[in-house]
Amino acid sequence: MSLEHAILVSLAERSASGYDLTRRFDRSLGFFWKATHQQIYRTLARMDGDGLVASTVSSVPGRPDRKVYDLTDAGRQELAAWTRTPTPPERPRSAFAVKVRGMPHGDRDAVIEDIRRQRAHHAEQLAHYEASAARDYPDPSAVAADELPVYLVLRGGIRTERTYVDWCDEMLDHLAPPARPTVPPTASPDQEKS
Amino acid sequence: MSLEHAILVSLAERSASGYDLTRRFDRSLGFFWKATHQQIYRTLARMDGDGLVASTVSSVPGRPDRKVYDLTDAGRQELAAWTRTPTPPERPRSAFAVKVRGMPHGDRDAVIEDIRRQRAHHAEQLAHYEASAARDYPDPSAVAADELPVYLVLRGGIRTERTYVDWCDEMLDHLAPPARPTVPPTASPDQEKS
DNA sequence: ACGAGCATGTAATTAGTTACATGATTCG
DNA sequence: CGAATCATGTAACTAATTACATGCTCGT
Repeated sequence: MSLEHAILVSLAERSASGYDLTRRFDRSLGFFWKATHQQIYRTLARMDGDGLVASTVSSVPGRPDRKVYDLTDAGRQELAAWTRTPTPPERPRSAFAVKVRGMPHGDRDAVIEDIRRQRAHHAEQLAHYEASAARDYPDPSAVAADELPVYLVLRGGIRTERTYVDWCDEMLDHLAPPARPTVPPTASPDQEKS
Repeated sequence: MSLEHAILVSLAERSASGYDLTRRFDRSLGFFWKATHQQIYRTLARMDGDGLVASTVSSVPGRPDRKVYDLTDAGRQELAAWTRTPTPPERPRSAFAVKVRGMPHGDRDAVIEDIRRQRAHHAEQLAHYEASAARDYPDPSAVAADELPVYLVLRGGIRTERTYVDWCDEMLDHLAPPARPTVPPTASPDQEKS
């Protein structure tokens, strides 16, 4: 039930409507926890019922009404209590790794193509994170104490994406070594062990 | 519905009972896709109904009966077709990153403690992967072609775990520098192997 | 005789995804 | 006027988790 805690963290940083949260889960927070708007509205409604959050309707004339949520004291307590519980080990779910392993039983070229696509995706994500870091933290040795957690999580994102890109490159080196497209030396599609 | 495909990959490598699969999902395959036995039995039953797998009961006297599953032709086709579809971008689910970000609104020391725990967990996992690699692939430049995918996925695991450990160290450097005597962060993954 | 491990399942609950649905405002 | 974005939801379905349940065998 961790979406609940992700919402608590986000609301603790700043109050928001369901719509605001949806956009946050598409950006910074969403790099580490994805959620769709349906999930968010439903969970928010339950949390309201449980007294963890409270909403006030903000009616700005000439705009649709917004239900703006805030943490209640119970919500703040729940969040603090959660930080005191050990994080359970994450259960990996990498369809990509499974697919690479399934390569011998499927379409080799298609999987290589998929690795290229995956590499491109993570390279893009990495570039995005690094741009954020350069913009928001030009001097990493002088990050303000209250911004440290956000900075450190961003650092985690950078490290993770870089690792992914490097891994893809390693795989491509093994599976599709830089071949000269014009003149292949020998027409042997099979790899040989040395 | 990717557990289905993980099962197809595993059965393509070697036929197995539900129990066998459960153990595989606790070991090698499970490093990239976790599943409990309930999930596996249920999914296996559905796949049987869909004609992707077929079972034969193996009765060894003096042992409980086993339902041993194999891929059918339809299963092999489905697996091959799956390798031809692009892997959708993975949606991150890192409760740990969310908790780090929630640090300012919770118990700082408890979160630092959690980072240490997380570091220990991933260091252990890393050591395990590196031992496997050293045992099974003593000469990485001479990995047999048919073992390449398994090797490359293991490499991904090693890279991922090392990154995690390094990230934890970076966080601890920022959050609790005096508490740690100088421990080599990355440098030598000393392998105390037999 | 008893506990550990083998082997297979059902049931109930919770979480997540996909599809459907509505209405208002702003910009071109 | 039509498309895009803001803003909020319901309903149906699929997947995942947790708890419960059974019976066999092997070693001590």
